Amino acid sequence: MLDSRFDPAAAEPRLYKRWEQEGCFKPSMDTAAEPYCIVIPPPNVTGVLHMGHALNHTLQDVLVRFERMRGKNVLWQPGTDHAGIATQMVVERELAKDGVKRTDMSREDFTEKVWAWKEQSGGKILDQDRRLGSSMDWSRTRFTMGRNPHLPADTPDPNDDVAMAEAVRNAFVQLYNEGLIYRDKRLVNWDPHFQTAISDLEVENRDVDGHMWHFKYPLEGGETYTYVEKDEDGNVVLEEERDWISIATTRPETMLGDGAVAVHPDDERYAPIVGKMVRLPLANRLIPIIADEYPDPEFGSGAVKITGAHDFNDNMVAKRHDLPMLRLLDERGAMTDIDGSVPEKYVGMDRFEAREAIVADIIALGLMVTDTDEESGEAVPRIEKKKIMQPFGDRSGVVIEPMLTDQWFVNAEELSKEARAAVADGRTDFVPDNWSKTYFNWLDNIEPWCISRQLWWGHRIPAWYGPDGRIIVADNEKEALRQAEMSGPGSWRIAEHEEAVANNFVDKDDFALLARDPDVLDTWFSSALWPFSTLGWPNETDELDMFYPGAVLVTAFDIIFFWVARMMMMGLHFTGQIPFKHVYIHALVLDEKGQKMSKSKGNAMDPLELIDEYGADALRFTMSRMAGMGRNIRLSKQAVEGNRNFGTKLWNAARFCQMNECANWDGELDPRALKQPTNQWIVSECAAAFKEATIALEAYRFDDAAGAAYRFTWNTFCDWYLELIKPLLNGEDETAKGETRQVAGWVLDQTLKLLHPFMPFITEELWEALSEHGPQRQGFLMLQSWPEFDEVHDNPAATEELNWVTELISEIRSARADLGVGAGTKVPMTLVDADKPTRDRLDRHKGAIIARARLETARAEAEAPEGSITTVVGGTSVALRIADLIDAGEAKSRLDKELRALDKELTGLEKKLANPNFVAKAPLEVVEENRQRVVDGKIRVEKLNAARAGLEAL
RNA sequence: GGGCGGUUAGCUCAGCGGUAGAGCACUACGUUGACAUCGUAGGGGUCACUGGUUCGAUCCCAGUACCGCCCACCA
Repeated sequence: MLDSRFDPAAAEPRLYKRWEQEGCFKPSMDTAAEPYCIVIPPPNVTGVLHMGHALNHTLQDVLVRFERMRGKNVLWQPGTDHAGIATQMVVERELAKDGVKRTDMSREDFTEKVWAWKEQSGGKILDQDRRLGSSMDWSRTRFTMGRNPHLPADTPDPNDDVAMAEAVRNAFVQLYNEGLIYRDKRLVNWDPHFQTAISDLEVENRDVDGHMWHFKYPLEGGETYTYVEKDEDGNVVLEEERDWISIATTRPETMLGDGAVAVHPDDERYAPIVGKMVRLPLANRLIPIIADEYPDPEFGSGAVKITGAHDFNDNMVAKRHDLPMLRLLDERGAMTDIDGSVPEKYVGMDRFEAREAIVADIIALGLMVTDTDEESGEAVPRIEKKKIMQPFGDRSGVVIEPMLTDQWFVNAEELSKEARAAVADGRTDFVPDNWSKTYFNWLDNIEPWCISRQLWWGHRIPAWYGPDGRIIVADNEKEALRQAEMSGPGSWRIAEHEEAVANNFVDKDDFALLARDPDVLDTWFSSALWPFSTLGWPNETDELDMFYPGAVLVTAFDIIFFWVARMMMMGLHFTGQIPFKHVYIHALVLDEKGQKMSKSKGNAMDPLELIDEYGADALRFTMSRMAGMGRNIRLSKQAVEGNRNFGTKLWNAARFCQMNECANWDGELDPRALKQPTNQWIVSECAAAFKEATIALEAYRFDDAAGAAYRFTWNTFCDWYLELIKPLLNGEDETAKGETRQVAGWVLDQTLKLLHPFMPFITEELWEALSEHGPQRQGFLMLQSWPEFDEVHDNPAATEELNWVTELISEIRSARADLGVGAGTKVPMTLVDADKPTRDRLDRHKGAIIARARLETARAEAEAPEGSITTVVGGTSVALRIADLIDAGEAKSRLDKELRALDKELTGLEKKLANPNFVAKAPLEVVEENRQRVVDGKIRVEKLNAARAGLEAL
């Protein structure tokens, strides 16, 4: 006998272990079954399971379990991402606890530490996934960095059976040889904290409080001009002789690198001085005033200082006008005189320190534009407070500097063409479809992708430099040397010291040998290869053959650019095929107040805590039911609790079946052989629920699928069916009893299957617990087949009949409650003037109706007994003789209330039907439906009036 | 500045050209042997606003307001 409740804490780990041990999660490599593959978005190896993962993994597991039951050969590919910056940060923090800095150690030593950390503390999330019930094939777990090089050669590495690192090198070399990867000196986003370039996507623009300073740049040679400012109507509002030009800046410290002052060519104010020179204060250089379309005459003074090396806009202007691009900052964001433009006093100052110093010096020189203070009449420097957009590193949180450096780039524009086409022509589609707009929008404006990072943790770029400036890209050192020798004079050796390498900040003349590029690749470069690198690419493996392309990618919208688009690019480029057929974009998980969960806000819910408290099934089912097409999910504990209760309901339904010998069925169920309408009906309803859930899952409507399963289980199976069959089970008719037991057992089994993808643990536990009662319950539930239903299971007549029964019972209950007839009071009920089929129905379901509606008697007569009130169910008048049980006045007022409501409804309907346009243009069935409603309503009015008259007579 | 989305019951959200739905919360009644992690019933909504299309609009179209999110180079 089942316990009175399910114990998730005990059952879940036990069941999971058994599934895993029995190899339930592994696909077959030798089958004709249709393959179905989902690759997991690899979580950061540093990560722990948070709500976002819980949702993401739940949805994938629902799909995977569903398709597995449908007979597909399923691979759910797990793994983790090495997460360059994030992991380096974590390990650096660990080291800092012991007072050790990364820079105190060698690169080799540091990466060894990272590997050691990864082996020990990394990848926790994969263990946590087991708690959730994720049915991934753990034997194929991959890591984007591949094998740990610090393991002894004879030690197997779980990630060693495919060459993840080889895939990355291979991809890089191929793209380089095709000209799609190149080295270039460009303005990139520089993170002064991590001292590395980052991609545009890793920059977060935030609105912050800033200032705008107005400087005077003096014209050279004592030149003057008449500055005239007009208002909108062309009236002169200011006219004065000036020997300076006003520029406005939010970043005063960059002025030292100015290459020009730009004004709009149509700006009449500055027309007289275009082409003249100004003497740049503090730097004491001469720079020209140039005309360019970029400055907006309406903004600031209309004149813009151009700092080509430290601003993306200015950089474009500088390129157009061939202006010098002078670097002012070093890799830490401190002033440096690398290009001879920074006076000694500022060298070494941090950028923010330098800002203050420069502003102070400009004020001291009297080169700040001033305004007159209205109260004191004194001149005050013009410093406006202003909201400005400032770029921050999404990992470091420090202000990003645009920096002119040598980096590696991917020609994303070229690769994006096919990626765009594949979605445009439907080879891959987004679900919901509107995300494809976002995707296109980004691809259409794509910039070169900076893939080099000045970090130590990551895939080292397979490029070597010679002292003559040559670049050799090769799969390995040996190959690099071979290429060097083939192409140039002398013999070559690999440089032993990285310090001699050609990097952005090192003089190239230091080259003595062939030196490897010290940089590593952007983490997303290897992630972009994930759908096929995990399957063994570039080798031609059976796995690749069988499981690529994947069926669907399940992810949140925040990584469409980072990851989805790049997988599309790389997948199409390297395999010629799309990496997945569908991209299902799910919501983000928010807290109850609709805020993004984060540790810093303290509103993060821990999925593991919820699992501890309510069980994994409850959490999974909650996630599934809430996974609509919307953009976010607001999760509350209450919701999880409610779904835990649903599990309990299911558990008790099974318990009831077991207690009533309703779990002991075996063999096949032939719906056509059933005699009892109640049984025919539940089979039909069960089939309908499966169809609804199946269609919904095929369309990634997890909420609809889970909802259909929920409603069937609770509202149909438990609330109605199990209640309706109780009289049957207690009755004398052994044939009916036997049939009912069979059907109840069958429906229970189907329910377990239906719910299994969502609630794998409780369903598996019940399946196992009930296995002693039915020989069909062999093996794991998770390996059973998803039932297919056809017309044989549909039974419209039984459905109609049971709808009548349930409606009748509900109607009577409702009337009783309204009239204050307590549940303990049995009431006589009469079907008034019912036809033969209806009388037969009453006979067939008499026991159930009496029991469920708490009746004294249920019979059919020609007329309503005195003291009855009447209601109508399915065209039949139902009279409840309750006059002596209730307050007649109360009953009358209830009837009156109903009559008023009916009257209102009928008036509306008649008005509608009187409209010739409605009758002419509305679909026939709609008109008919309305007519029928009027007819029914009128009959009902009559009966209610009769009942009222009966009450009057009392 | 561009783009996307939202506004429906107290809360969280479905829905969608033809009588407004669910879950939770609330109210009343109920412990009838599967289940109080429960059952039965009930109250509660000008479907943001303004126009338009339509026989008919919560739904389609246009605009307005407010709220989110993403992208963007206004010094």
